[in-house]
Amino acid sequence: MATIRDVAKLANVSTATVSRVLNNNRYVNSETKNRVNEAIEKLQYRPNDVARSLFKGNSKMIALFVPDIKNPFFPELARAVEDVTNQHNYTFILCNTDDSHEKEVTYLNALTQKSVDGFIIVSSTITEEDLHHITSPVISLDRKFSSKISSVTVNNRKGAREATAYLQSIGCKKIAHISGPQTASNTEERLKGYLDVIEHEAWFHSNYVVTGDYRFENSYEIAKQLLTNHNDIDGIFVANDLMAVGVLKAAESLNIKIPEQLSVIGFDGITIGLTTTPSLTTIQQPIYEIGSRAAQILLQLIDHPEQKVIQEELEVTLIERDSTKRKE
Amino acid sequence: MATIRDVAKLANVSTATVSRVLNNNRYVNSETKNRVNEAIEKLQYRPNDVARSLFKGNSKMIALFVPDIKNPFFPELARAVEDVTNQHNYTFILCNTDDSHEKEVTYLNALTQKSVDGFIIVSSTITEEDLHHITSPVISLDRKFSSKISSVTVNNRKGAREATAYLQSIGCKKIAHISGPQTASNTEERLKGYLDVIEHEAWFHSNYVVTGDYRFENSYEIAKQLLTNHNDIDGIFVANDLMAVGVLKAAESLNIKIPEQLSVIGFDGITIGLTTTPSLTTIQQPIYEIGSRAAQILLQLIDHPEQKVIQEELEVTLIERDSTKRKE
DNA sequence: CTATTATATGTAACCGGTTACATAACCTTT
DNA sequence: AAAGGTTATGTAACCGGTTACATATAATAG
Repeated sequence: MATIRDVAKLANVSTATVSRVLNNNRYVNSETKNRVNEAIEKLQYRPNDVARSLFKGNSKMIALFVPDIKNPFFPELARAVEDVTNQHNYTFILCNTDDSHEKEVTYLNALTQKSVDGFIIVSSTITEEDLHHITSPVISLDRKFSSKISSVTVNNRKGAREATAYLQSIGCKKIAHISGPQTASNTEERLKGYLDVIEHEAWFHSNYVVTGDYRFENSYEIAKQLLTNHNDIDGIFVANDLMAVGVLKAAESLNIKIPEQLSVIGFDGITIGLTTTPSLTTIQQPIYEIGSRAAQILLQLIDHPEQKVIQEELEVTLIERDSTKRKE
Repeated sequence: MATIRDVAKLANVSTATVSRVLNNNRYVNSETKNRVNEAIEKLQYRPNDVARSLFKGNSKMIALFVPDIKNPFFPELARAVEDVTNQHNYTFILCNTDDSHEKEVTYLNALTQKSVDGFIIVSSTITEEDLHHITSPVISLDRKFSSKISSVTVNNRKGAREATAYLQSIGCKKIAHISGPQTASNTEERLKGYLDVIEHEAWFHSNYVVTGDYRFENSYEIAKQLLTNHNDIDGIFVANDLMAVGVLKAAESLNIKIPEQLSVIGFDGITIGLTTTPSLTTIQQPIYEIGSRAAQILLQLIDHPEQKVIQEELEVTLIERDSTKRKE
């Protein structure tokens, strides 16, 4: 690989001048510039980003932490982040944390050693403490770690209230909730939203809430049990779409007709909800927008670290499909 | 951030000695070692990987190119690659190429400037030529670029033959094929496999083959047309699961009963096939294994660049589910 | 008892860029 | 004509590690 010194020698200038041509920042005579560019062309020279990083102290890389890219919610998020960061000539690093605090901390340290310029984090376990020694900006998604960390969130509680109220509005009498894992950041908010609506009902009992793990397989089993134990349930608000699909399949296996006997509503608005039979009613998050806003804000923070904390909250939307039935 | 010089000063040794302690490679007196470690601890010192990279000429990073992470086939692949690379203390970079040659080349160059140590590439458009100036090892998935590039593939043609023959074996008389986009690497092989079985049938006509784009939405439209134009079709081999799901939905909308009137088989074996109603019969690829083998081989090539090309072919498996019906 | 080898550590060059500082020629301005 | 500004370029320090080479002592071999 040709270095800047090779170029300098060939063009008969100093490395400083080559650097100036490359970065197009200081005075360079246009004739000299041509000579340098020719040399660059001839040698097929490409500057070494590592050397540049070392001097500059940055790397033009940003990282995204997600629990697990196999949950279809996250690829879309990742895509948004990648698209925005690419537009700004940043390289994108994806990290699956499996919701493990240890993995998160390991990644945080390893990437800091690589001078990564910023972090976008979907996590439930990271605390302000963990970020204390991290000098590059951090933005959290789905949850606010602290008032000092910027974030992009949706109003999970409001969405959950809307979902539950919708089930009531179409005539459901006994509405159950399958929640996310305790470890997940938004589980609590969605549960609260559900309880806001249902808590004061005479029939309500904590048996109507069961804890899932945001995955399909587990939800299938849980829902089967739930529906077997309580055959009066006629509506379920499920904390995410993936689990809601599990519920659809569970009902199918128990010969419970959806939406005639049971209405199901999910949360997220991922594509899979369109592919099931019946298709899935859900609370849709603006996933791509969440990711791209987060990336934009992060890049802003990288350029202006002095800037104050930005916390944005985006809106969710109810999407009616075939897994819920409106009362005539 | 503390540097190696700060540590050296505090421990009263030279930076060379600190470096030796860090890398645990040359002779260091155990007492000195303790002193250095104490200094490291006290200063919360973390070596700067960028500086190390610059000297060593490597970065401990590997990149994976996929067409689009939103296709659920790729998250699992990505996961496998990340898991393996993490075990070996490499950082994982994910790149969505959108099957665009320009994006691929841009990524290839940008990452080479960052001294990325190796590439795992799922691509149809990259040629030996494009890789000519790339000095770090490359491994291709799903397709062999050339006999000089290592690869991990499955036997697409054999799998497609199996799928088509299976439809015949359960009694389908008129079997159509929805292929992938011309731009995709495996489209051709899967089409060939289909033709191997069907080509000599008296009824066969090129109308029975239509081209999709590996995505759900488009396939839904295509399938509706296909099924409307040819109401004699009783079996479809679809080139991937995502499109096969589109076919299921299209049939549903046309009131065609699956599997009674129409049998559908996909290719890939992604989870979504379990969530549809009916669940999807498919040719399953060992996705995680493909990814982890590719990563392992790549790491091997990084450590031993002199090693000869490795080309592995893995097996696919027919998974019978509810979208195909065995004749009584 | 000398020669050789293993252990231990420091000095300084090196990786490949960037930029502060120095220098010089030329152009304006008063 | 002197002073100040603009344009143009080079020298060398710097970013923070690694390691070849030099040096010195202790241990072992012949």
